[in-house]
Amino acid sequence: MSYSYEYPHPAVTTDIVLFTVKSGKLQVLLIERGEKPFKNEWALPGGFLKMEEDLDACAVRELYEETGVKDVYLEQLGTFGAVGRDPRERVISVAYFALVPEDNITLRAGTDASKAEWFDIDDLPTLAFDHSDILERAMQRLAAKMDYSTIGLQFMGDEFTLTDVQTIYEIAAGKSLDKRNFRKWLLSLGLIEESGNMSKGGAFRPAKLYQVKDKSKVEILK
Amino acid sequence: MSYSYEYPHPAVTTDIVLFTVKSGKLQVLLIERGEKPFKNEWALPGGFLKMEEDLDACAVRELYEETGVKDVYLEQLGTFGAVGRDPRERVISVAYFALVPEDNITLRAGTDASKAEWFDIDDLPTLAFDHSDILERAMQRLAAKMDYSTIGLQFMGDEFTLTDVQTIYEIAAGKSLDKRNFRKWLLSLGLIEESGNMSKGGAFRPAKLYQVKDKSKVEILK
DNA sequence: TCAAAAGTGTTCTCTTTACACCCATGC
DNA sequence: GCATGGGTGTAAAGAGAACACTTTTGA
Repeated sequence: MSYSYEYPHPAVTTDIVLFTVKSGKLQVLLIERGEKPFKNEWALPGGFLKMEEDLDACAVRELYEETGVKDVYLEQLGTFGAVGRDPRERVISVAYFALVPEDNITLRAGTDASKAEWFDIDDLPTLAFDHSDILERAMQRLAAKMDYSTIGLQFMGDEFTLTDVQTIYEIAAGKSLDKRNFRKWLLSLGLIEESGNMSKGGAFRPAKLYQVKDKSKVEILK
Repeated sequence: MSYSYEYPHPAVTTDIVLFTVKSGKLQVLLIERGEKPFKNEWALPGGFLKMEEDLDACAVRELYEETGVKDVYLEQLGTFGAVGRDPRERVISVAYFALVPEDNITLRAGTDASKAEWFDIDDLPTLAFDHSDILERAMQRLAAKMDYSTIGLQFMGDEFTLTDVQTIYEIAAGKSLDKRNFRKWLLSLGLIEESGNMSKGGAFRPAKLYQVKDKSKVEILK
């Protein structure tokens, strides 16, 4: 079967830059490509848009198909369409920016991807296509948003300690933050509440666990 | 001539939301469509991506072809691709956000557009496609940036008074601003300098004219 | 001399930053 | 009892907001 048009058409894909924080490091999810071009090289998860699906839906689907990850915070990052960015044909890629909590993720390789793995952002392989450019822009966006919003709560699971959140913000800021000031700020926004439970496990005082009050209102400006 | 693909491909367009400020009002440039669909209705300038041009170049070209406007500040706004947003076929539109000074613009209708006109943003006609959505997003972006950046200088011509700039910011903020505080802020950024000339024409004290120091560094955060 | 916009500093308020000690737990 | 992270308030500094009068020009 083939599809004909009076004028030439580019292909449209979505690519997703998915971040998480694991063991105190900011990480990004990459897949090893199972098909040409760039077979066996690392790339961002993503793929071709279907004619009957919206852009956001395509990003959600591709992420799930290639990595098994779902239920993530997702926002459009920007569209990349330089001539020659894909050797096969003209491809316009709508890039997305996504965050997930560390826990509760089951990685699995999907149909087009032979492997899906987390990489520390300080230790990345060479990427296929122009995916390094996309990733760089995503890191800029993340750093900017972590500086003036509560988007960092997207890295939290159902319950978390205030220190968990502070750690994320310290990673993003690249410096340590004052504990009292940070708590004062975060609590003053009224976005989170005590869950009633306490953390346990360490040889030290247990911490109060918190939860997000309204999951639809997690991102707020300072 | 026809172009065939193994899988279906959407069309890709760019659309441009071009703002200016005329006679104390924020205005947007619209074209009256000369072709179906939505013939004789108002729409954002824009059109189909060529296979050999980059996305930004397409936006620049379409804006020039349809309106005669060139040399504008341009940034990507976002990509709109809802199924059914164009009745002809699946169309993905990469929307741009642009600002020009009031003077120094020669409007002219272009090939695909029967007319190009400025509209006050408080008095807009119904728009074709999903262009109302795109315009709304552009207005949000403009308002946000006017609140924390010097992007408003993009509305200025070669020479301008401090009051000119303040007026733009007051329009965007929807309220009057303190003259002394505004000047203190704007001058403290070091982006502009006195041109040495004075305004004239009114029955009142002439104002110093200013100019941008470095045109490549007009946008800066507060 | 009057009308109209240009130009110019200081005070107050609020926000942000800096800073140190006691508490609860497991080993 | 000691090592480890949890939890708490106040004071100083800096940023942002409020505020009124004199100057220059054309008519």
